[in-house]
Amino acid sequence: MEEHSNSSNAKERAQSNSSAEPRTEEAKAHHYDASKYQRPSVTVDVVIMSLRQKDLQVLLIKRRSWPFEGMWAIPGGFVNFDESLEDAAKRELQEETGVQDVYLEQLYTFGDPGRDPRTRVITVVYFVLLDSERLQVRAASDAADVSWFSVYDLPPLAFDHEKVLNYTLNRLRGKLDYTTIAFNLLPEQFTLRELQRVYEMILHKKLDKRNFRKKILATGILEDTGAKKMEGTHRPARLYRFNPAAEHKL
Amino acid sequence: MEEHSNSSNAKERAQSNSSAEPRTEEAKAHHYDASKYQRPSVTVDVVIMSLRQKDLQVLLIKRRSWPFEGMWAIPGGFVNFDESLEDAAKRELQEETGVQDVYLEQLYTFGDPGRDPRTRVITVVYFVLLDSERLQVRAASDAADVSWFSVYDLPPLAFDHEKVLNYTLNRLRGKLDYTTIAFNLLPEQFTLRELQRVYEMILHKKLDKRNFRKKILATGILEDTGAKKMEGTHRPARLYRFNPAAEHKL
DNA sequence: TAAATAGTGTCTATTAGACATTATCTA
DNA sequence: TAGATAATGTCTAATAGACACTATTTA
Repeated sequence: MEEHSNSSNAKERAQSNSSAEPRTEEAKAHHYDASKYQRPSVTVDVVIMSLRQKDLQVLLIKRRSWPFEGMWAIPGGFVNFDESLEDAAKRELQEETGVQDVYLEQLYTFGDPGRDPRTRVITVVYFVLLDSERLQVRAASDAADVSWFSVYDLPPLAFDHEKVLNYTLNRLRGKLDYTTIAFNLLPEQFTLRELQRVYEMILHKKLDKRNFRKKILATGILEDTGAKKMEGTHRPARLYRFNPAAEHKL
Repeated sequence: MEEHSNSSNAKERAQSNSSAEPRTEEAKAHHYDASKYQRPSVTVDVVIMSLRQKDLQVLLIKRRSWPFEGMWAIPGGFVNFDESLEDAAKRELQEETGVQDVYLEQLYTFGDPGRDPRTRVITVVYFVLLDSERLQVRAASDAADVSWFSVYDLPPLAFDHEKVLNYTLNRLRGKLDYTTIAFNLLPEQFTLRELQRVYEMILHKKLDKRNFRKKILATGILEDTGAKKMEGTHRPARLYRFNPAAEHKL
């Protein structure tokens, strides 16, 4: 389980921050010599997940330089000296997507020496769940080297970001039935079918419609908005809203 | 949620490692001025828990200097430049207790600026579960400023180590019924009553004897050693052993 | 034989899962 | 009225929890 700084922003700073790391294997020897005088760098990576095209997707960045040049990576960057870890994660998120006020959770800290060939890096990984509506607003800003991928159909990833994504998925799955974490992937109002799709995408398996609705409605965490969602040539679906007052019931 | 380095070992290095932090509030101003040239310190703290005197206890260290002088704290220290986080945690454990090969799990990383008045510190917290037998071996080595406390009867703690301990307890509770984490607090062979006590201490409530035994035995994770534990003037109890092959059944 | 803890079973309520039909809307 | 998705209930199996007595050992 490894990874490291990789947004364009982070890469720039990697150059200036550590007295210019040479991009050769000699870098390693250099650092070992100086190890007693050096401190590890601390970075924050942010796994940004959302629902796009009825798919659970993650935002990745294409690396433009060594190491892992040309491969896709989880966005991240250095933590400023006087900035909290969570603030650093929010800053990354803002830089990559422009959104704020989202669900943000610390996932795990990866710190094995040697996982980044440039220097010793300790990375605190956070993950973010974005609802699909906010995302549409920013869809246009996607650059060529930033792209969304289905979590179930990933390109080759830099560092061991594949493990980080698996770890994220497992965390999500584990929390699915005793928290309201899934609601963070939906806009304020949603249909039961949409909620079911979120569960199905995270668990990566089909759920029984009747049992799902029965169980969710029994908890009382949803309240009927009275509104209906009409789309296509069929019966419209009720729109529900999450009722935070009943969060404890899940 | 905060904390920081506090073993005697860590404290010594705190002096030499950060160009001698003055023990006054001026320290803060100094660091802010220099913030763009500085990196956070990275420390590892280790919550060491064990069963002692039929109680769930945690190992704490009395601080000998500012900040929080005289208060009790979770042991910890700096991460060496070429040492993994887990190795740093194991080293701390070894220094404090002399034991090795124990259950070790990363808990959470605390990194808010200002939680340590000396400098910016990012602390990765691990927790360790020790079985009671190993502990007895080392009981004699306890120094005056190292002591065990019941997790349900703690002294005033330095930093916000109280929150860290609560966090640890919650993690333990959460994992209790879908992992075999509790077994790490017991020696290789144990009676069902002893196992029940572990669950009761972690959950901090009484469990029904029949239901508990029924449930545990139904999983098949225990195997009867054939041996019995006789103590006191009453019927001896069967000794069981954890069967790792059946771990998935829990 | 008294004291102390080990060891055991039943009944009930709740929950999880399998499963198929009717309702309502638009084109 | 055809096509499409929404909405709904029953039965069964498994699980969780309440609850009290007998078994075995030593002093």
